[in-house]
Amino acid sequence: MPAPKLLLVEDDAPLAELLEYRFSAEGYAVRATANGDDALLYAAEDPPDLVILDWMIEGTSGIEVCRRLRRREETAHVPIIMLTARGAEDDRVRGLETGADDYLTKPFSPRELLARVAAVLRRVRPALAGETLSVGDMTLDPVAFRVERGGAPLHLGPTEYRLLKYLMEHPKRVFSRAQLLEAAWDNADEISERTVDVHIRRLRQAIEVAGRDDPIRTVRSAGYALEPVR
Amino acid sequence: MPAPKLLLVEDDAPLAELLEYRFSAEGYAVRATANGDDALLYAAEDPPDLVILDWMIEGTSGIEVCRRLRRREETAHVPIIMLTARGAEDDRVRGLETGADDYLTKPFSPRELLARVAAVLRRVRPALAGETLSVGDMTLDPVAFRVERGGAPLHLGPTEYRLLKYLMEHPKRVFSRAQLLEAAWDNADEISERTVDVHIRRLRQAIEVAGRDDPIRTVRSAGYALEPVR
DNA sequence: GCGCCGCTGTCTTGCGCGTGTCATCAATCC
DNA sequence: GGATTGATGACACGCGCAAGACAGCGGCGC
Repeated sequence: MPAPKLLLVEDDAPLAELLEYRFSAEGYAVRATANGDDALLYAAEDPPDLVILDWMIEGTSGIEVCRRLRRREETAHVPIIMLTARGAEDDRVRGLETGADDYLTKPFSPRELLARVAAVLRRVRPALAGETLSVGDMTLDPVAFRVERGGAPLHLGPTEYRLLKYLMEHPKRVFSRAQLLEAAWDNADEISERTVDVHIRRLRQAIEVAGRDDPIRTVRSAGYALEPVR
Repeated sequence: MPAPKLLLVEDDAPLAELLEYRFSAEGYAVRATANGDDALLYAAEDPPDLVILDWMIEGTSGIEVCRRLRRREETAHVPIIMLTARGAEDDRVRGLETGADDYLTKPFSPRELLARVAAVLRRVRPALAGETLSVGDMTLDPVAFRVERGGAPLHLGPTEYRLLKYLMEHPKRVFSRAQLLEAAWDNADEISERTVDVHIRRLRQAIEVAGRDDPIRTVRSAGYALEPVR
């Protein structure tokens, strides 16, 4: 999962520094500027995943930056969170109408901004916000029914998919065949436990990639577990 | 354009009544309740397009309602706007972390709530706000009922149109036949799920263009999804 | 009213892939 | 070495989807 790229546009230096620090610590890739024109430049050359934009900044005004970002094809759908010092409702409504996705009124707590950013990203790019399962070099998107290993898409049958999903939900944990049957089949009681072996084998060869270890660990007389592999 | 369905959960009776009136006047289909358990019931039997949720309500608490909505497959992606008491930052952060999409602090003006609802809907389901949808090389204009692929107009039947519109609102996401029936038919319960297959086929041949891939992906034993194709 | 045509839902057929079981071989344990 | 447990390959069955056909229905023009 790549670090979400943030563009922070804030001309209050101490606040900007604080936010940059906090967001970096949370695993975001932050690019900061105090200037509206620079912001447009940065956004054009490397579109970020989200923009945090102060309403009152040097150079081009916040609302104008917002409008121009929306006008450009590459940045039209980048979510924008506005920071405003004014509590005036008119400004907030106008901000939303201009195309901001969200706003926060100063003063605010960094913690709340963090939560907001996470919420917006979760909505816009689910893959960035943990709606996808990720274990080692593998990712599974339960919404799109997509599985990848090292970026390359894999093809699994329905049963292998359910099996892998369950294993990825509890990595490193060992499950008995009975537990796996219960989890990935809906008529578990009618099915032989040996069948699990077969599907584990099919899963193994479906996720097989040259030069990489088998992430599925066999535990003799106990069951199977999924280990993170990089 | 169908009226967006709102579920309003608010136990302050005068406020609830006011909001119900205002939103109805704006063309929304509003269902209101003061009770968290009823809200879950309503949401289960007929998933709304958006939920307005007071944090402090009778019965199951707001945060719990939010969590349960997120847990259910059918309502996991319904946007939620929560209403909190002034200054309760903890509630706001927890709400956003639980999966609320937005919040408003009491007291607020109905006008601002209207703007927020419109903003969230525009973001989540642009078609409800009359914006043209765009996925890969296809565009759909919900106002003009026009569909194009690579600039060339397509001819779809009514059912194919509704089906495609729903798929384009959530690209890459896999929908079960039941979900598609629910979304594109108005008497979904009287209709065989196999019928979806047939309309998917008709949709496929309607959007077929020589030299371009089929954007509709079949996911065995799960459903269908629309993939962006250029 | 009559006939035409487009849309829709269901059914049938055909095919391919996924699935469960078994027999056999390999590995591990005691 | 014998016994137990897992891995592998083969195979037959059936489920799930695609495609074609068709009848019912409603709108529309004449």
